[in-house]
Amino acid sequence: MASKERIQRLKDDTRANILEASIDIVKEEGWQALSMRKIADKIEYTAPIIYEYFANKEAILNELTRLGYVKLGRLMELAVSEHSDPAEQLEAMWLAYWNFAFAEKELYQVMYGVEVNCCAMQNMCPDIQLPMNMLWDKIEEIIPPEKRTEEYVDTKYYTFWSVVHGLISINMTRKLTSDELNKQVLKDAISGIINSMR
Amino acid sequence: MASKERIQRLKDDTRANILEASIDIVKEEGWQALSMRKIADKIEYTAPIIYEYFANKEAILNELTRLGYVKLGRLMELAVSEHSDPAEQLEAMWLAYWNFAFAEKELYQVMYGVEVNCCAMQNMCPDIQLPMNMLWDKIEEIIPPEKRTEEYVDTKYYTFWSVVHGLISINMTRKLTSDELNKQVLKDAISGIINSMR
DNA sequence: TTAAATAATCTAACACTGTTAAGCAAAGGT
DNA sequence: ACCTTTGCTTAACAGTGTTAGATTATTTAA
Repeated sequence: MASKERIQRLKDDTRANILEASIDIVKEEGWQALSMRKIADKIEYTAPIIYEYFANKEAILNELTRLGYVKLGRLMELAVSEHSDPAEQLEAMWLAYWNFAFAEKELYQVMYGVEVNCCAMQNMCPDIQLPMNMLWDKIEEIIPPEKRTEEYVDTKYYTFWSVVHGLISINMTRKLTSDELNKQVLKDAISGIINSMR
Repeated sequence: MASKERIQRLKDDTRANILEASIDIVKEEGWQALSMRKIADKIEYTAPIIYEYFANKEAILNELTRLGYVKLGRLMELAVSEHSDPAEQLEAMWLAYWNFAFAEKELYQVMYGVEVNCCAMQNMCPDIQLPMNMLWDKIEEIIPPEKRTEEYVDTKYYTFWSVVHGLISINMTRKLTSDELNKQVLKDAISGIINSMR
């Protein structure tokens, strides 16, 4: 009767193997290369048995995001435990978040819907650079001459862009907050950075 | 001989129709529903003729992002023209950026690789909420009691999250800046927000 | 030990996807 | 009238997620 448990253990193994094979494929070839048949190949089965463990492909992605959050949670708990001052703890938590994003790049991508393939033209097209240059130039203009180094302008430019784009993409992937709160965060951040510049 | 021009005009029309049909489909059914055959249906042709106008599907997306940047650039120029003070101009530009992102949601998504379908489970799973709650609670702890309203904590929480996530996703989609600059922006922003809290 | 029942796995197929090659039919030029 | 070019379609290939049916293996019962 203990064979029941052994079989269950084997099933758990296969389930874990499916998830492991998935991130392996993604790490090797990217998210758009992840297919059920490729997963099946890697775990030495055929595609349909995956459906005995996951309802569909999306369920695999959902489980991977869940595991990502578990991992992130552990890292943040670790970060907290290494400090005693709350402000230092908070900073350590955000640094842990940052480090997690790049250490587990693929997990972060599926957790927050960050596409990588997008916009491969990058720098060749001037149309793309124009709006960003406009912002950069205006920031440079505002910064008083004595502080106006390229690095300083860069820092402010990326801070601006990050907070605005971050707020936008958080709102697009999961809308959990109110419009008023959004506008307030936005305006606060913008005027805060502008004030910090001069 | 003027028929050459008429034919060219028709071709330009079809090219524009392909792009228009594409965003129409995306607006109706989302990015993952956009297929060559659906575009062809909408412009009342069959799929292969699309390849007479665009090398492949990605080329369509690239052209749409280019058009997005053109539109964004125009809106930002308009925003600038409505103010004279540089700081007000900059704020208006970011607000234009913000408004563009939601007015042309689909364009913004393809421009910056923001997936929407991601992580549909949202709030049901506690594993997902844990790390975010940890951050929220720690922020609440740092804020002095007299300021500690839920709305205030929310604002600070979203500001933090936005700048960190924004910086991360900008780095993932296009890595154009140095690691040192990133770390500096990150640390500056974190300590800046922490200082602003108390 | 053999027979029946159940579980595990695969093959085949469907309806899609992006993309290409071949063919047809109409228009243009000579 | 013929030939060439253009516009467009049909058919196909290789791939995708997913499901149903058949097949094999394993466990259970007699």
